Amino acid sequence: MNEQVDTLFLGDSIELLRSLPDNSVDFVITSPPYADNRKSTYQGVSMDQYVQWFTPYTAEILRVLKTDGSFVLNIKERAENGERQTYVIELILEMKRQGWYWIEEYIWHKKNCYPGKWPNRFRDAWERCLHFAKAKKFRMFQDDVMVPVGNWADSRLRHLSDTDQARDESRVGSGFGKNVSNWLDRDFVYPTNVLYMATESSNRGHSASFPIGLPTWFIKLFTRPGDLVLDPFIGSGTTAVAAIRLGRHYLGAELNHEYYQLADEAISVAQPAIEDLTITSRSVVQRFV
Amino acid sequence: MNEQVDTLFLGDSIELLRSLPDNSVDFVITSPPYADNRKSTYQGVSMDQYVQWFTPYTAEILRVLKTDGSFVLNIKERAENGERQTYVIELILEMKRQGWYWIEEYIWHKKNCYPGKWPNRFRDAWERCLHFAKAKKFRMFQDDVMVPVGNWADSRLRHLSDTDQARDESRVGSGFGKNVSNWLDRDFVYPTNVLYMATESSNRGHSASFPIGLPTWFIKLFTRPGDLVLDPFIGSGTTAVAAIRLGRHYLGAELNHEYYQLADEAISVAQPAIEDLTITSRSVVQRFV
DNA sequence: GTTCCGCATGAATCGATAG
DNA sequence: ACTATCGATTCATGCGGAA
Repeated sequence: MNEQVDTLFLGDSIELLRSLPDNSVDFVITSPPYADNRKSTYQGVSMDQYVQWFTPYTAEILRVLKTDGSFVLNIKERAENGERQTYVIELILEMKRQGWYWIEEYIWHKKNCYPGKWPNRFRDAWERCLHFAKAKKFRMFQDDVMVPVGNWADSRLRHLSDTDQARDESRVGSGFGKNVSNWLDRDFVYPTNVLYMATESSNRGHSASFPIGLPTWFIKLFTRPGDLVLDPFIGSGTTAVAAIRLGRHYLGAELNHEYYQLADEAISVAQPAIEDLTITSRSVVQRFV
Repeated sequence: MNEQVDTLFLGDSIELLRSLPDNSVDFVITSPPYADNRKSTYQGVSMDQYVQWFTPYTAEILRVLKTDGSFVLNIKERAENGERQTYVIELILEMKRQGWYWIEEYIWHKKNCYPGKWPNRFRDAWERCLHFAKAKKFRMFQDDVMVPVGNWADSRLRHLSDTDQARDESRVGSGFGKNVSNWLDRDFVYPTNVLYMATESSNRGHSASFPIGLPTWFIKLFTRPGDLVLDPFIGSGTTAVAAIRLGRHYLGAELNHEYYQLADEAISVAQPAIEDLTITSRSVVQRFV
């Protein structure tokens, strides 16, 4: 294990990446700064230069990733001047030219997305979680992200009124109520490639780009305890906290000093969890009129 | 209105399209045959030729579509040999070169997709609904697809304890306590770009393209009664039935004789609905442990 | 100590206005 | 014509003060 492990790097992650040996990282997950026209934005990168800006990072990630490792990229293209931009799909094509395999596209279906109304589109409630790998054979621990449910929720909740449903949900969702025991003896099933979870709290100063449930889910899916997880754009430290809680090592980089400090604080109070409870892919159902 | 309206065409839709005048169709929605390597499949087109095969159709659709019309393309790339294929995103880029505007990517999140798994991926629970337009100004009737306020039940009732809820309910007698009355005037909200609806059970072994709720939703969003809706790969007639029920005119083409007859039968029994019932974008949620 | 309600706040986008 | 800035719009969520 590299001695740099479990540290935050303040600066451009390209430097951190170049300092790492080949095939040394088990898993990479990140949510890079999204393309933006406003120059003043945090690490804002203009849309027409996005692929060109980002591919040096993906080239280094490809080098440092272990042969059986995975890279999950959380990203979503902006709508600008009435059109959805194309830099993300162009990035996929370019990364394949670099040698990446585009294994899958998971969808993060956002429970609470940004409000607003426009004449030509609705609120954007989803983001891409692109799964790339260095080889077609990669490590994937599907049993570790199984979800309780399916038939139980379907058949049971179908007969509940809305209030009953809400009440039941609150019991389960709010944590660790006694209802959890009801779930434990139910069958667990494999999830789908759609993850349904809320964005994270907005009141705490800086908000994380993705909710901690997102890196948690993928870390469980693609690594084992003791593995090394890298996030080259770690922001407020969400990925590192998820890794710590799951007993994995982390490595992160952050260019912005303010975010670096936030991440540092978040990491300093993070503890491995005895048992982690993660929001995972969805299953229960709403029928409207 | 063209005299061909409200008819099915048996044959390659490129012929039907070429017979139509410029700017004569209000809305096009289709789910074309997916790329497939197996020759025996219904209209199977091999993946490496998919863009080349499909763009002549999109060129004609661009021509016959009215200037303020829309085109919704329901499609999902297959995973083949361990990788997600790229022909769909290449198609987007090519259609933009043809002159299309890529307005938005809606996600059809499949409701009753039973969990399953392969060694390297989970069950695919979503498909793309790509929204293209001929101009940046197009007709869109957002109020016609508003949904019951999604989460009022779980957002406010969530925090009520069982006893309090019982007390409130008994006090008012029916429905929810008056403390919820604030929310009663917010009955409907605008949906998001994620449509959460069930797949339809395909009988007789025919691959059902999309559930009728899908074209129904988009037809309501992009057309008015009396408008003309075109589906160049109409399959078992779902788009036509949706159009009829909504009081729109239809025009469809189908190459396969068996499907043509299925569509013909379905259309013959379809009636305009007094009030249509549509499954719309999702709202209630289940959280797991 | 609980429960309830007001309020601020988001990885947003568009159109209008100003330079 | 093209860029930069600002206001309007909208809704799920969590926090904190009040009951």
